[in-house]
Amino acid sequence: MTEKKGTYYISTPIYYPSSNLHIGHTYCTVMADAMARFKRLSGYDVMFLTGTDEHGQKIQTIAEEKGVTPQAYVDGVVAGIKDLWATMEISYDDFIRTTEDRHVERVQAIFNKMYEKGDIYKGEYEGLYCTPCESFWTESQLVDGCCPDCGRPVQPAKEEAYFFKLSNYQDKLIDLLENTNFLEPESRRNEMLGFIRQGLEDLCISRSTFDWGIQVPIDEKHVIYVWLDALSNYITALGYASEDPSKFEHYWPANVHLVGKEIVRFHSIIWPAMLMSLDLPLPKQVLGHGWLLLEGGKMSKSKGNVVDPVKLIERYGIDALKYFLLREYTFGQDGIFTNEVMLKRMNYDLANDLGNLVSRTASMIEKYNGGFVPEAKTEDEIDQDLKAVATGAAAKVEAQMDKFAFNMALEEIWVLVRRANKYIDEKMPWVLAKDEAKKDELDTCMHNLAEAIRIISILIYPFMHTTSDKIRKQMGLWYADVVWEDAFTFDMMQGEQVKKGEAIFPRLDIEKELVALEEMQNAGKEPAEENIPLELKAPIEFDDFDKIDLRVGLIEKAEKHPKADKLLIFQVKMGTERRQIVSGVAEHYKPEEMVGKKVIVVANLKPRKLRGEESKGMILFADNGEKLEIVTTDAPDGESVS
RNA sequence: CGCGGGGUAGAGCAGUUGGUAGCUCGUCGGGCUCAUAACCCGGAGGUCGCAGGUUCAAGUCCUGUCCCCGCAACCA
Repeated sequence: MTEKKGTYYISTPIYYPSSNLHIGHTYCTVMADAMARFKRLSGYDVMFLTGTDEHGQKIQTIAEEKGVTPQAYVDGVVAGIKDLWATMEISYDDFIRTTEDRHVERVQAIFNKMYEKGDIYKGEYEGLYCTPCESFWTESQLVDGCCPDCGRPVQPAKEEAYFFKLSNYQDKLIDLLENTNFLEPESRRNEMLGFIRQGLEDLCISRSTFDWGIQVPIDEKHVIYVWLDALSNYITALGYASEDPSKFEHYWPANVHLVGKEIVRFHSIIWPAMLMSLDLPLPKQVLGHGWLLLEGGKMSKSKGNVVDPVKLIERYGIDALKYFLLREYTFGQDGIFTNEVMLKRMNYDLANDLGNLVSRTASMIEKYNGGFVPEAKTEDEIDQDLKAVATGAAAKVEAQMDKFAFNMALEEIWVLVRRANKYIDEKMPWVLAKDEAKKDELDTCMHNLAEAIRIISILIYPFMHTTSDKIRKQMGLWYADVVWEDAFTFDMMQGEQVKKGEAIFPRLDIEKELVALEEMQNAGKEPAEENIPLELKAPIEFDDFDKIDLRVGLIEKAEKHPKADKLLIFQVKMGTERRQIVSGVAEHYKPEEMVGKKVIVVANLKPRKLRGEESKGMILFADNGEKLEIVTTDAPDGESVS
């Protein structure tokens, strides 16, 4: 290894172990791992942190449903997560769990410091409360104005809580985002600036309605609410506020917090404000990456359409999956995940281009030179060009990695892979081999190909280290460590014994694989044809049901709500009566599609104004969690439904 | 309605400070046989959402407009 270039501290978010992780979490972790490996290889003293955020009401509720303690529940899920990272050979240096003593006591110390500074005060949290669920909800979380968990109405309520004076730091935060590249990409920065300028409220940092959390050190009735607890992991893992802060002093401030776009706000507003309160240096950068979407929308656990990374790894190997994730998507932007795109990447880039290059080179060196890498003896323009591309690639990869452009970094490497393939066609070694007089040229050709592949094996190491090892083994390079600087130099090989082995990436039959993946993914979704009880809301009495008056209504007119994107305004005829009903279905239906439909209306629902328009009643829709489907009937309008 | 992002070849995307519109896949044609039916070369295909404006010059800057998509205080 070369001389140390200093420290490099990179983190992933700590994941919430409410269930197993999916390909999206894998994506984020794979990026962090590639960067950590790249920085280590180029001489940095790297600290790569990941972990799990294990507190909160949701975990407590799930554990209660399963009849286990929250700790037992998270222990199980976290073991699975660690297994996944082990399978993927994620090279994290530390894994922090927020339930570990080291984290708990340091978070309490952090709370105390902020309290002593005068940045924490006791106040009242006002929100919308669902009594049966014992939960507070924000306006935006509500579904049809009711509790998103149980569907029952919520009431405004207050509870005693501790607050962090986030508002004190508003100006400093604006300055930070406006005048530095603390947050990237820029689009997220603009979004956050807009958000801050709307005015920051103080942040509620404690709860007393559940107890699965870190106790507030000065008040045993309260537990610390998510963000103060979770964000602190980046420093508690280093031993901040402990008896041994040496790691903290060594690695802090972090170079990069890699986060998903949905938690950019917390990392670019709350986290720096917390650090300002603690008088600590800020991380150099927060990078918000995009999401992997599925055709038709977001991946969601409730929808059952999550892509399970374990299955893909079992079938295609970790390197193929990592390559696909890093090569296909642009950092910071959303991307669409499909099996077909993945399989094509694996086949075209890995099997056809890289795998085949190694394969054809190895077999030629075996055939034409007894399996030994010869020395170069001649040089023409074609050789020079290959050399230039090969020795110039590392610098280009570095430049792209500086921008977290993993896809472009890999593209740069593949420029070399393609150049090498082209080199073979230009040189036509099978022709040279037939002419004794061309032996020197043939040797040069074999040597240069071996060199190009050696350099490729170094360049891909941060992204696909097992493939790098496989290639180096076939090329007779097992004796040498992978050293980044060696990618800048040509003519390092001579006499290595090449031995063609198994195909590094066997070619896939895409049609067959598509079918197989489809079956696999469906199998996960519908476990056979068993009779599995649905998850239902709490049972109700017949009398409760009888209070609801359902009627058939004919939609006579439909239009968009002038002041709301998601709402449609309907004029509905029910027998003798006509009335206006507003529904939040504009994302799913166009007004003209709705006219003439006979629907079922909750007719005795108390009238309510939605964005200024009165709504008398509610139209029933079927809801799969993602899309609403109209429920229609042929019965005459006005008739009651029971 | 508020804030933010985007509309570029059949599909998916790149396009830095304005200067001949690029990449991958697909498609059509050709070459090669070392190799994993892989590899290499060439062609076709775009009035850069629409309408104005600034400029010698606009995908790029300005104005207006249409359409998609995010965010709106716990989804990687």
